[in-house]
Amino acid sequence: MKSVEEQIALIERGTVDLISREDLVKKLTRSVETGRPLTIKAGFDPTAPDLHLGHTVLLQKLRHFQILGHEINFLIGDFTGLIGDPTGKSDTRPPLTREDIERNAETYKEQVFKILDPVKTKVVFNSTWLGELSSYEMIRLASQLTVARMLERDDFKKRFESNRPISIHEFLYPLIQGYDSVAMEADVELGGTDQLFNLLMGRDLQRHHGQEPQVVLTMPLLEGLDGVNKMSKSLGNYIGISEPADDIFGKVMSISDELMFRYYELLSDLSMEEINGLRADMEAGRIHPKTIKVRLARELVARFHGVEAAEAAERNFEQVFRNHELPDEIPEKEIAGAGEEIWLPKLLLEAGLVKSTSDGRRMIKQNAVSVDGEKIHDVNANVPARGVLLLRVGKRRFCRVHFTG
RNA sequence: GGAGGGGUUCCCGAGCGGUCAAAGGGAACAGACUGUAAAUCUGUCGGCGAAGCCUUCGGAGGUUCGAAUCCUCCCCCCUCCA
Repeated sequence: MKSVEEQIALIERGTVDLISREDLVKKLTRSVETGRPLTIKAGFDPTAPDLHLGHTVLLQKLRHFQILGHEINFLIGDFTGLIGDPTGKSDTRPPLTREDIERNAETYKEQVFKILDPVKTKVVFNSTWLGELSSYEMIRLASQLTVARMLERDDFKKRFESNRPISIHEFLYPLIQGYDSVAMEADVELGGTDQLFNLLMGRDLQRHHGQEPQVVLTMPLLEGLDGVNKMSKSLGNYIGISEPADDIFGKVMSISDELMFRYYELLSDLSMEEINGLRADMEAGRIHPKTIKVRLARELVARFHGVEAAEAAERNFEQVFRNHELPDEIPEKEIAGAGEEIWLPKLLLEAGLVKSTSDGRRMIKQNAVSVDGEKIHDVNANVPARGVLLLRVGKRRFCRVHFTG
């Protein structure tokens, strides 16, 4: 087991809040002395089965704890999912059905184990203990906190002040999340910065129950591809971990140089020393930024699709974008009705490269279309409808059409 | 329950009888420049084999030579009062 100092260094990497460092030192010291790993808790609402890199920031931190030999408890909030977490939502979120939750939980696990070691990860469901809580115990639990304390939370306060509804059950959410920590006897709980309030609740309740309060650790919300907004599905600036290898590679390559180091810090398995080394080399002109970005893209693709896929994606990328060559794999399309000639915009439409003939005309006007490697500039162009044609629109849309019949 | 303000093309948002396929911004796409960087610049951004035609401005009717714009009914959002 590593020394306390070494462990702290890895744990602190990329974090926003660490409450408190002293508590963590105390717990780690004891752990090193007794050889007993810490119980690490991270809770997930089973609402978002499609994970993107933003979600993996937290998973990456869990992985750090795993590497250090601590016990990861991946808590699936099947019970709390029935309530609906109001965090970050201006309106009350509709509760999920039991079936939704079970299906989502399964999808969650599949994706999460691309990062975490399944053997060393304990998956727990909070319905295990919450389902058995009597209403008497529930109310007693609720007596340990005040409304004023609840209203400290920003989104509650805002809604209260603007006279928007807050259901009573929403107050129970942080309470229940805190109780999870009691039930699990968590030493450390991780969450996004938006979870800070709920995480601190765990400390309060643990004290009430005579336990040593958990260390609270929050991770930042990862910036999306635009480098400005949080990565989120609704903004469309995300990299989904289930996306094809080529797409992940391409998207990583499209981020700015500055953002690239942010991604390194929060997502890469490289140590901070290595990352800072790369940055220094780049600033001194010893290494090209692109090389560093390719390294990152390769690492991330390999994580979700394996090393081979990563190499293939890199090859593809270099071919298409640097050398302006064709990718290894080009979608094929059979088009019935071979004849004399076919109007190019129509052909592009049938090949699925444009969304209408108008769109096709536009692309031609913008010098984006080539047939068998030759640029076409005339929107009225006809091409022979025989044999095989290689169509290209823009830099990245390809199709090889075969005429049949 | 009472009073008022809205719903416009992917999003935000102007337009309030013809000059409107509808300003402006964002996103997106293409081109230039590149490292597919980012940034920047330029252009495109409903459909149709097209200098013309067709379908759009919450829904359904109506007024008018002509409606996103005016009227009627309906649906949905929001604000204030109770």
